[in-house]
Amino acid sequence: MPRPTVNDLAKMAGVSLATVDRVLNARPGVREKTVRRVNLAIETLGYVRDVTAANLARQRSYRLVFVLPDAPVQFVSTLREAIAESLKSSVADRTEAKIVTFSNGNPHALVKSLRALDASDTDGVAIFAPETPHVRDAIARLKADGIPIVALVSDLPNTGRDHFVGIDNIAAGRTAGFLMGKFIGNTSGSVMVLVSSMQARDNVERRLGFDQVMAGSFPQVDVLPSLENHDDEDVTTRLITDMLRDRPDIVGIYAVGHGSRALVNVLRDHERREAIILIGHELTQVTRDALREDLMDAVISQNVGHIVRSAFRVLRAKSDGLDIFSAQERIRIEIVVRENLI
Amino acid sequence: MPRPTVNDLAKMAGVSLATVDRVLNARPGVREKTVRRVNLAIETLGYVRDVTAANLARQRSYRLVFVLPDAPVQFVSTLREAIAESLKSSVADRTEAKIVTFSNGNPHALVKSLRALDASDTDGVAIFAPETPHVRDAIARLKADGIPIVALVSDLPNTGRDHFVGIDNIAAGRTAGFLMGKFIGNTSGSVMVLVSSMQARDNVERRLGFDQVMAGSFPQVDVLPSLENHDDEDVTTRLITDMLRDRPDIVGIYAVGHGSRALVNVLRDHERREAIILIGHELTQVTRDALREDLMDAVISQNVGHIVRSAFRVLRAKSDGLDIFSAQERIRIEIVVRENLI
DNA sequence: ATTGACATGAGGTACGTACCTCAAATAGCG
DNA sequence: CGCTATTTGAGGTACGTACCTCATGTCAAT
Repeated sequence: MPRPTVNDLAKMAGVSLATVDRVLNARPGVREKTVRRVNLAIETLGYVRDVTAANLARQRSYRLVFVLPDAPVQFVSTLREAIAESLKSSVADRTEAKIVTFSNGNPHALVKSLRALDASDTDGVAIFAPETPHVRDAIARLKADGIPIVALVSDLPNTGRDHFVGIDNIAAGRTAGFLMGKFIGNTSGSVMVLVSSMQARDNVERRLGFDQVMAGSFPQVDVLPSLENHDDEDVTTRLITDMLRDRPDIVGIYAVGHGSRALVNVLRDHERREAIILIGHELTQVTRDALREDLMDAVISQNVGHIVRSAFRVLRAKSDGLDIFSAQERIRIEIVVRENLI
Repeated sequence: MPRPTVNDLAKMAGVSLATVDRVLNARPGVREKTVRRVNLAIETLGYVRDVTAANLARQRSYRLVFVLPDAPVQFVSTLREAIAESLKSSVADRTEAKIVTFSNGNPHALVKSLRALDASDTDGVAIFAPETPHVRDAIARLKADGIPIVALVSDLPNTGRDHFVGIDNIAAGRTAGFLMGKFIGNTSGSVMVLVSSMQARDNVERRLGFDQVMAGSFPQVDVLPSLENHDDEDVTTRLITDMLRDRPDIVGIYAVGHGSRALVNVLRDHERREAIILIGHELTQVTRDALREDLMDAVISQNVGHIVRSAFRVLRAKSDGLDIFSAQERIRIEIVVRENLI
């Protein structure tokens, strides 16, 4: 019992192949009654369109665009590599993608990049950007053009984006809080929180989740106000150095942003390194090394490979007007410690 | 510049389509010199075979078999569901799979099931079974028949299996040990270890990893000898109840096996539940609930969806005589706590 | 009953590859 | 040189679907 084909449908519904084709591809010119007959045949035979044959016939290809910041943190380059990697194995999927980079500090550059995109040569856009009014407008224009959009890593909920690919950042912050509390144990003291920017929605959400858990489950620990570093290593170095000097009661540091290099470097040479629990985000060479050295205690991470593959699947589906299996597209919050480092 | 096709190759190499086809499919009757010409064209044009078109033409389908125990633990049924789920979305991949179940206690049943498989109607086999001499022989016969084999979840290293799909269980045990030590903190006491069977290689490896880390990094904690429960809930209940009664110094329990139901049930009603760190394996309804109730502190898990999809990919590749990207097939050791429960 | 709008059928070509047959060209051999 | 064995070319069909054209069928309003 091989898979039923369009010919089986035609036979069963008592119509011609052309009519089946019209129904399957929602082309006009078929009576409602006939449509029902064909749909009945589809259901009873359990017909599923052979997507590969369909794409072959249709000469369909998906032209996707990834819009990424040029932030000097390893996470972004890891994301770039994952896109390149995914692209390699996706020649078979008739998918091509290009990466557009925008300068992190310059919102106009981003908007200009987005304006350059056109429905005639792009089938979908994935964006990793902060949620500013400029971005909102540019995305609204793309949507008006009928281009599917997914937000990547950091959500853009008020822009009309079709989907968000990334972790639940509140839960990620809660997870960081849970581990921080458990690792600190019944010692009391203060925890420092370092964010990259209060503009970045993912950072804000993580901080929120972190505070929820710390206040709820570990009240003996005092969580200090956020220090903003704008992904600048010099700023980070100064902030951390000052804080560690002035506050001997620090027992933990939570690095909310995507970069941890400067932080790790300062801590490596600090006398109290053993006594301070360090938890950060994103698995990169920096955090990997820090875990191995026992300098970091845990890293909360999102698998960039999964993110990129999910973005591809979602954009292809949206571009075909298909639904997605949301359950399958959920990105897990990964906890990485010294021992489960791959 | 669309993808080059076989016709472009023929044109470039100055040969006919038939010759290109002979070279691509390694058919005989082509001079060495001509083969080189075609291969040169392949490289310079960057030709990649359109696998979907090829499969369409070839009418290729993959008939896979999953061999699973009937152990009464939720993990196995989760695995079953994941296979069914994967199968749904894999109609497009021309892949069909059936599940063969063998009775856990009866090695002959397993061997009989394996004997029934034949190269004429199966293109690959995935096996989740303990490593016994019977199993070894049966697998050797399948291999001799030319059927690709992957071991699932628990490795079968001395059977000639083509690949192992699952986590590094030593690292998984080490991860459990790391968390156990960190969560216990500087309290001293004893940790109970519950395994399902010393025959199951994954259990043995996890125990090994656990001991490595406990001895190396947390020497103040005393790790007790393994208690075997053979996946029997009554046995588990008795073992735990007795141990908790006799040893008030227990500060942690590590459940090595795939099932945790009985253990969780005993602990739920125990007076010292707050004081005992409980770490187990595999995310199921039982362990999910236990995490939510703060009864379990962490679960080390392997994503069954990933495992099944990886098994599919590997078997398809092996069946086509292709290589696999081992890096892409690595299954991560997931740490799940209350807060990153999906 | 005629007209026109719409519904359907029949048949074709195409996508990129696999695989087949048969004839023709070429190479290697004595 | 001729002979045979091997290599190559030409052309076909097939896979399952998309999409096109043109002819014919049906139906309701006039």
